[in-house]
Amino acid sequence: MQSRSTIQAGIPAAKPPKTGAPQIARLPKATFREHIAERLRSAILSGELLPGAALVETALAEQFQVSRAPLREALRQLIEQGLVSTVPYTGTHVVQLTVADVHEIHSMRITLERFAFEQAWPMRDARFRKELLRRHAVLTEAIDRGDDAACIAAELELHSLVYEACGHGLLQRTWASLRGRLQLYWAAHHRAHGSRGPKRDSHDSYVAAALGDDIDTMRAEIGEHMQRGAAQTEKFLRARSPRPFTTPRKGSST
Amino acid sequence: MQSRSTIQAGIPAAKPPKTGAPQIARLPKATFREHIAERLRSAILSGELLPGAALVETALAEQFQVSRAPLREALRQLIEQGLVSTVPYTGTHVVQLTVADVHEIHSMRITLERFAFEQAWPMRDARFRKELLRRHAVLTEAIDRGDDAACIAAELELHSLVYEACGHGLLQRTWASLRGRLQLYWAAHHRAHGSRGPKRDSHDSYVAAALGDDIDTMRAEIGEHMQRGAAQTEKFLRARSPRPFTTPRKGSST
DNA sequence: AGACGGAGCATTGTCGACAATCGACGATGA
DNA sequence: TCATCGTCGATTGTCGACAATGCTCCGTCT
Repeated sequence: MQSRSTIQAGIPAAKPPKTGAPQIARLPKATFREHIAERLRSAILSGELLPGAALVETALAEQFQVSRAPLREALRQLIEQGLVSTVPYTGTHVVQLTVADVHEIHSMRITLERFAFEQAWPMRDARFRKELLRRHAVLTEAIDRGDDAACIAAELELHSLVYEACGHGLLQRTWASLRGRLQLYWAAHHRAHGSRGPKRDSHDSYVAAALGDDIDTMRAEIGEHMQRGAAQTEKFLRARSPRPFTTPRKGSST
Repeated sequence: MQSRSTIQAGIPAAKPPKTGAPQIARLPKATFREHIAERLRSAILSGELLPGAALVETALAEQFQVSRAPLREALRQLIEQGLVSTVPYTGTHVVQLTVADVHEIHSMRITLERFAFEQAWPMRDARFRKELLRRHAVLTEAIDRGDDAACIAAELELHSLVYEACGHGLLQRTWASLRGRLQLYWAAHHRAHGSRGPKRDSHDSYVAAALGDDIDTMRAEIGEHMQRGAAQTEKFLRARSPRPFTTPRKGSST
């Protein structure tokens, strides 16, 4: 390829300043597109790229040391996932969730997680219970440490377990998409509001119900659990303009 | 642009042989990518491109009279929507749903449609009722006519109404994705099995419940309605190999 | 005969350049 | 002063060519 070796060597150091790198230095993916999509995605979800931030193809291409072709495909991927929005010939930005979006995310979450528990209910084995407790411990530890970013990640991990356990690929895909938007919102909320702070024991009843025998209790717990989260979201959003963060956007094509 | 006028003139006649053209000759979208994605999508869903069919970029590019760049972006869009799968440096194919996929689609459908009705329940106005009856009439008419393709389209339209009515954008997006796969399966099923035939009165109780006052009846009806469909799917699939249609696929990215 | 290896081909991945479009800014006129 | 229009810069859309990879098929060796 034209200058492949140079490029490949350049990638790992492309954005060194503030990448919360995944511990192991994974080899670059087979294609630039995959690699870039992953990097961009994590940059957006971590808040390195703020909601509303402009994503200029030429700038990003230079940053990643690739041409615009694979970069555009990576962007298309993120657009389809709902993390980025673009309007032809004009510009590409990180999405800004509206209040309505956040409400939709919440209600959808309740529905999906109940469904996930129904599917997973008979499949909860020793491994499931152990892993649930482990992730809960990780979350608790992050809360004690006061590490908000870790809290968000840990809470998402905890809730993700059911989806992994239920063995429902389509549901897992759907959750992955929802999870992305949720993470986007939590990060923004945290930035604007300070500690989004789940209380230290806010997941105790959730875990207890998940380990219990009554699925109706679990269903109820999911509703209440989300409601607790939604309540403080609500309070926070009411105090602000209809558009939650930074500047408004005009129109978006998917 | 290089040869734009030639290209634009070429598009409308690009694939004349068997396109079930949308009645009105819409102007080409602003970008080739959009236009191509739409065309490809409808070609896949209509069965013009069969599950497992190879999608060769150069061939498609020539067919659409465009370069590979916009074509690849359109493909990326379809890949992200789960209609197409690709493996780097090797090939791109229309997805082939497995039995497990079909089961997942069914269970997800029940969950989503119940949720949609819960959201839409208080919002069912005169317009909703009228439109519901209209779409039901369209379906019934298609059944009487024995037009199987129209049946599939009409049934999807009928079920889509709740999603449109509930005003839940995220849910509607999710349904759109699910609907695509469902349509893919129905078309394949119909091709392989002959008439997938919904009985003429199979939606009577569905419509009645949707117009009624008791949402629990509706919830039950959704379960039963889908079960009726799933039962005949099951019977059909049991008689075949674990892989439902044509040839198996190796591995899929995304 | 069967297994192994290499060459060729088909296909996708990437690049750099050019064209089309949009939005903002400033000039011009009333 | 204000409204209108044209120009210009910034950004995305598209193109054609070339590189890299994976698969297949054929020849060769055992």
